[in-house]
Amino acid sequence: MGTFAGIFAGTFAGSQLKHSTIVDIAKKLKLSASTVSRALSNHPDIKKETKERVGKIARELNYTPNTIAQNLKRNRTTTIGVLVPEIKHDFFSSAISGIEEVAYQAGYTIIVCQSNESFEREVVNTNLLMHQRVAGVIVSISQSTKSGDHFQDVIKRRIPLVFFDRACSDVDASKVVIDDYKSSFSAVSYLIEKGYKKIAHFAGPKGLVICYNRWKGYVDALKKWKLPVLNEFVRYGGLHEQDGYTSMDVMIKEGKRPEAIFAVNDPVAIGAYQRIKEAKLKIPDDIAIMGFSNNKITSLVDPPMTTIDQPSSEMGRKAAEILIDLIEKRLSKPKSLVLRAELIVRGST
Amino acid sequence: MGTFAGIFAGTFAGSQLKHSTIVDIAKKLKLSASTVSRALSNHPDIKKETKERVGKIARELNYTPNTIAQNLKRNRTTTIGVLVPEIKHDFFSSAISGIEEVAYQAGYTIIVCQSNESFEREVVNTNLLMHQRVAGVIVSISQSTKSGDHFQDVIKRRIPLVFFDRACSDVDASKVVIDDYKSSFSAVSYLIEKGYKKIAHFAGPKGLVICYNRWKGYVDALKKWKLPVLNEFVRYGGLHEQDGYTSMDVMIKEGKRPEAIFAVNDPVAIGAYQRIKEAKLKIPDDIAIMGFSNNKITSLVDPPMTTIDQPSSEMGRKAAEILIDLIEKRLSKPKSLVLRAELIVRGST
DNA sequence: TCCCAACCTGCAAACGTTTGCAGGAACCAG
DNA sequence: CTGGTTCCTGCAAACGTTTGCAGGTTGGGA
Repeated sequence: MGTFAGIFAGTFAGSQLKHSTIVDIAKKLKLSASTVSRALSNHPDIKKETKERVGKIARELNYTPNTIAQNLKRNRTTTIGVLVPEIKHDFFSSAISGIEEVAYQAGYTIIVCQSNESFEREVVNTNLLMHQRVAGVIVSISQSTKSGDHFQDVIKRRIPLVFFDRACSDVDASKVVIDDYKSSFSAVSYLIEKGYKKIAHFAGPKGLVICYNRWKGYVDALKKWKLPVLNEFVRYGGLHEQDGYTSMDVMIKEGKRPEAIFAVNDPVAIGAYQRIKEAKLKIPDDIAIMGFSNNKITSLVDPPMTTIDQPSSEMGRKAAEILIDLIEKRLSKPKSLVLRAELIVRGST
Repeated sequence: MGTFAGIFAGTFAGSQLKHSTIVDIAKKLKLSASTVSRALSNHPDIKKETKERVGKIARELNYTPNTIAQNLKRNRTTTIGVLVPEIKHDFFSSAISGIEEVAYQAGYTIIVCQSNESFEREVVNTNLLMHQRVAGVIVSISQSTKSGDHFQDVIKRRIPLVFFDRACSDVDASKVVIDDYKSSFSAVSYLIEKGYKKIAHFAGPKGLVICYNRWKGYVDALKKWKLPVLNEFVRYGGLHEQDGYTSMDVMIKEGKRPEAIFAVNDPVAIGAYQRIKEAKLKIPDDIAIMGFSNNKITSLVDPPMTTIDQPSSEMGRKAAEILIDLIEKRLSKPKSLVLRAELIVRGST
């Protein structure tokens, strides 16, 4: 006291107010730090009266435990890393929401990163999460991800890892996915049964497994019903609205009009919708269209769009549940879960 | 060596692989931890050859710096806490995306929490973020938030705080908002100039400042043009689709049909859209409708909806920029930013 | 009186870094 | 041989906790 430190205690310290610590409480009560620590964590060794005194001062000083120090000591964190291609996409934001929900209940917080569909950013972010010593990681990979080495690093360090929706095929980790092949196959079968014969597919990037599977389901369904698979009716592109718009544009300009379109996902289908409307064509009379994901928007366009329900929020919840299980039971055996994706028939087909 | 510890080193430790540390590297090279630390951070005191040797071993051992220990030592983190009502809502997920973008560039990671519009969860999450010693916090408050005490705690600790969109009126902190009153006033004025006289308003929860301001803008615009403000034409509700649907439902059942509706936000407007279509009424001929936010969906419904563009992603980016500025310059003076919200006229009015 | 629980509390080390300071080695000039 | 550089490295403390262990006090029974 009476020193400069004393004078300035409780005011600025480089313009930053010092958080109060266990030691501050201890000094004030002439106790040791260990006793205070035990008192705060309600340890049976500490008598009630002491606990009450400690609690009172803790409140007065606005004490909050320093999670960083706790984590360092315990050598673990209660933080889950979440890495997705783009946060703002309906599917991912719903999934994140589901993850947060489960994590919150279990006492975890989530760090969210996005790769923006860039492989490099995915690698950087993965490393960032490892630096941060997250307790586990939930990932949906980017379109451009070819190698899974950065995920192998995660596994090597025995940090639990769960993929959802877009998994990395050369990494042996837990997954929460839907059966893209089967969903696509039965969706296209439905179109065929409805009488459509000339069915086009707006496919996603060839490298992405889920896109490959959806494409394969489309092809196999056509084959099963002995319909020809025409190159001119399969267009590869990205996963955004713009891609659907462009694909449709090309088809219209080339004058090859299919009777129905099966799009790799909803945004692509929506993009096609717009171009179709601009061309003053009627959905589904002139051209039927079907998406994939059941994004919110599909039920609101006119006519409402037939699509496949990909339970985004449930996928997030399940991924989080599996991850937390892996973390807390210290299991290392990967666990896979395939969720049902149901066809939702609406007015566009 | 030769001890159990020696035998097991490099394998499991309670089924969890030990991360290698600076000390491990130091031992291997018969250097001290400090030298290794300096070598890794490219300190000029260390000669090149040593740096190279350290770098090599670091790579071999898969060394990654323990951010937790660094944070503890430096007494700060590079983590930003983000607290929003609901992650999956278009507006918020775009904003989060913008925040992540800026944070990533500046070397920060973000922890995302949602309050689910619950005051209690907002308080719990705010405390959680403080425990985690985040470097700063970006918040959009819940519908049910009445008191700002939990934010005062944040400020007391001199943790920089930035509100976006929904700010807490009794807390003196930085804000990134739009001028809800002015936007609403001019939007309703536009409706009036277009000739609509009987204009209804589907308002949000009275407690939320932004909703109050939008309501006030509506009322004042009517007054300015000497139109009556009718109770039967103002309906209070929540901010979701369901609320818009219900409000519209009531109006239709009561047989009071306005010529135009100004909704507090897009989801509410979309809900009304659905009910209007069910009633086989034509938009905008039978009833015009206008939303607020320029959610993606508004341009895709039929007819495309007139709305007010609330630049979600930019609001996120600006909030993050301001926050990082506050953190790095150690400023304590709040900074407010009002962004332009432009009326986007489409087919629904 | 002595002994032994029962009950509290404190000491000190540890978690993995960073960093001020001291100091050793090598070299050169005087 | 002395003294002074320059260059590199190590020691030890510190960040805020947690926790095994030791030790102190109190009170009761014999």
